[in-house]
Amino acid sequence: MSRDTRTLLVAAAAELLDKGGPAAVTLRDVGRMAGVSHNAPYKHFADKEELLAAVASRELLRQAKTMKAARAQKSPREVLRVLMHGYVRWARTYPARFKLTFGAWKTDSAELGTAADASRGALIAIVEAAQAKGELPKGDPERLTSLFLALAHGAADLALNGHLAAKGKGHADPEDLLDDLFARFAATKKRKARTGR
Amino acid sequence: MSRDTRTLLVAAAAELLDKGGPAAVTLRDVGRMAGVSHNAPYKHFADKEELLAAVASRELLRQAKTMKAARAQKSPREVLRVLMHGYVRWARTYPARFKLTFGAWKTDSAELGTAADASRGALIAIVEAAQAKGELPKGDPERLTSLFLALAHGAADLALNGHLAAKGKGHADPEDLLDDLFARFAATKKRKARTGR
DNA sequence: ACCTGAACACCGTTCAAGT
DNA sequence: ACCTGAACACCGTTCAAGT
Repeated sequence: MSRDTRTLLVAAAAELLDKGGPAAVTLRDVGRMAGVSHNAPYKHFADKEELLAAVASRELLRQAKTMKAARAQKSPREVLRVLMHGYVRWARTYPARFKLTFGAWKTDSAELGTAADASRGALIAIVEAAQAKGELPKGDPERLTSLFLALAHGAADLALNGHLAAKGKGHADPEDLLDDLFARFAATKKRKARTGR
Repeated sequence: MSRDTRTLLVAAAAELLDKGGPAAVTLRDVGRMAGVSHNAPYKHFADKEELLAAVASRELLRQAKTMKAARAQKSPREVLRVLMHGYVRWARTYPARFKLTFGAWKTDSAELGTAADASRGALIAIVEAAQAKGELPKGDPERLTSLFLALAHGAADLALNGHLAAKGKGHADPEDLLDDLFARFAATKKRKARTGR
């Protein structure tokens, strides 16, 4: 019962967020949508921010699940590329969730931290696999992962605010920028192969 | 007089933002700090969001000024690198302003858009200069600029939320990631120089 | 352990009125 | 043209009380 109400509250908050942005997420509407009173949330969360943190954690956990589910098949590098594109797609489909998830948190929610670490960990494993196959250059895999992640994140955020393409010519989409970075690594790989011969 | 009040209101909002985050920016405190009543802002801005948009515009205009002031001296590539590091530094020094500036705006403020375009335009000019000197590879300068900007932006944002370095070992700072990208372009340049010989 | 209804302090916004 | 004070609707949070 209690678990159920908690889940309903989180789902309601996410739905309100998608429909009307952060301002639309009021505890009164969340309660109404979950079929409880406007301050029932206080029996499950310390305050509003903790409820929002639960929404963010849900997003990050789903993300981690997607990352882990992506088996490093033939080409780990291609898997990484698809995952990064998926990250951008998620941000563009649910901009409010994206903004919330990476917003400023007063609470140092352990739940939030571990969820983020889980998805980054899965990503690092794929980068390591790509390095092992020679598809990406050697070096600290954690740092290389951060490079891809930071670009995907920044490109998505700037695109969301219209700060990326000047006239919307569409020649600098987040996906394009990601592929540019991947191409840059391919160029280096070729060089190494040539000098090695 | 009116200009003065307007400027005072914007400055007060920025100060409150720095001190206590977005929640601390109430029209009542803004007015109090500017020495006017709590609804005097409505004589200068349509609503609270427009006041916040003015704060964001001020930040972007200052940014544009910095970008333009950076003369492309000996090495435009180095100038670009310093500017990108400065961008990250700005984000880390004034995280609340950074978050606000690139937050979700309902208003399609023309002021905001042109301010952002101005700083990006100055950056593009530097990238073009670097390309002309052979310090960066050829290609759409707007797109190449976006690549650097997106990485700087994403790295700064992730760092602000603690999503970058796992254990704070400091080996994946935004500055490091930016330099990694710059190094990647250097590697390619070398290759071109060698094959060209 | 979970929930409710009333109440409190606070906030954005509006309005009538002043200069 | 700019500002003020009162008022309104709304929100997060608390509390006493119920099961």
